[in-house]
Amino acid sequence: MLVTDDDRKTWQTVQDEVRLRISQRVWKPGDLIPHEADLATEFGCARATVNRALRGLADAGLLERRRKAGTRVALNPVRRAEFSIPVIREEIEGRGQRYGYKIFLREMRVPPPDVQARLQLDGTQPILHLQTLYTADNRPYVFETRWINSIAVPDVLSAEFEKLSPNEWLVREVAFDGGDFTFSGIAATEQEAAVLGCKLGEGLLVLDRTTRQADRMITSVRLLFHPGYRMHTRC
Amino acid sequence: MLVTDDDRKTWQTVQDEVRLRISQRVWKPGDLIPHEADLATEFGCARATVNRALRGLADAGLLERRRKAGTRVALNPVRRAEFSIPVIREEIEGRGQRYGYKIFLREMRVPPPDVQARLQLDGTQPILHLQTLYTADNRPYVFETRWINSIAVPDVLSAEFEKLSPNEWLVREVAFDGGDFTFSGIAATEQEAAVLGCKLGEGLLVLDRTTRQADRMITSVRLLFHPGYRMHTRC
DNA sequence: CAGTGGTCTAGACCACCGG
DNA sequence: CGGTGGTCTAGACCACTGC
Repeated sequence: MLVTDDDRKTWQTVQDEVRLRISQRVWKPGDLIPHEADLATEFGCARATVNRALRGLADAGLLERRRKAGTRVALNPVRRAEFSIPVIREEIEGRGQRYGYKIFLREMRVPPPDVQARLQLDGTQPILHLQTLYTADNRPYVFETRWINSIAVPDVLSAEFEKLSPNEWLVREVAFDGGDFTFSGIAATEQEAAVLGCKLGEGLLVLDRTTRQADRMITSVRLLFHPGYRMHTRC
Repeated sequence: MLVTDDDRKTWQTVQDEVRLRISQRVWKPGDLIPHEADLATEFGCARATVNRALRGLADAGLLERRRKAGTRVALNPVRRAEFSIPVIREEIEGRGQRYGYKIFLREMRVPPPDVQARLQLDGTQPILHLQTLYTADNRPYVFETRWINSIAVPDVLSAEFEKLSPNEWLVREVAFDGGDFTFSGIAATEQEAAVLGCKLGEGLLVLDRTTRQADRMITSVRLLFHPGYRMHTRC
């Protein structure tokens, strides 16, 4: 027996063992593995326990399960990386740096076509437009260009954004339930370089984000990170 | 009653209802919500069903659960976005484009310090170094600079990479179980511009990835995407 | 210590879908 | 049709941890 002396039958134990068999290629990609009932017998636990273990692995993309067809080891283990999208203030303070921000622009304006499309607006309605620089230890951290659908969120028009950045105000006041994210890279224009305090043409990471709440498009924002910014994750 | 006429007690039903109450701020961020037992009574189902529903919401970051303390609506709903990391060939063919690749460089070399660190090598060992351009409809798609820990994966030295790109060879032959990802933005150097067929100084999205298998560092790769490439995800 | 979530069980029924 | 996973249940015990 390669099993440890701990014979308790927890779903974690089962999951670890199955994961091991996959990574050691005891069960190879594409292979059909035993039914839940068989595994339950083998591991000496209830089928529900096996189900819990296998469901987790299927969610993680390691297994593919279909009724009647059974459970197979995924051919292309879909590698997933998960980003957490923190509030900018927390991201900066979490690094032990001093957080600050400065609003450069606040106006009502009809947004450009791409933003209109993302916010599902019809092109004649002016909405709130903000440009904000967030700083870490007084150095430019990220430059935010934000459009807020002030038709869906009229309260935002009376927000001062003096103590609370637009970012935090929205997190606090509006319950998001979804969004789109797009990463890209650009070279800094003269204007962007000036704001971020970098050289013309430096490579910058860009994140475009649109958030919605129950089919109402709330805000569309472009974050321009300072040069050298690296967004990291693991899986 | 706002409840639909469908009174079946499935965990999905419960989860949807709870999600609704959160998004409608019936239960506000920071609020303590009823125990599982109470909710089970309210929804007319078993506690296990409620548990399944709430566990899902906790995993998603919407709830915070602690024994004895109970379940609270998360103050800062941690927004997560999930990336799937497809095989490049599948990503290209999935768009209906013709996939191709060309290996520019294949050599054994002692990697630079940053790669050594990521692969946990000691600085004297030459390993496999590859530079590959992947094309979509014959146009440059992504330029890959890859270091493979050929000490951990000696088989790679006999791989031809004629039919199978380094990317796919590794996916097929080595069982990954984790990795690090870092996104950044750079401006194309003259050399990079030449390979990717773009202008000097254009902004590019860069993905650095290091994958491991059970504490063995397998490969470290830098992907330089063509200008205009956008990596998209939603949550 | 006692309340709360975490988990296991044995059995049951059902939905889906491959052969 | 029948095998497989998906889910529910009622009850039980346990592990944490706030009070």
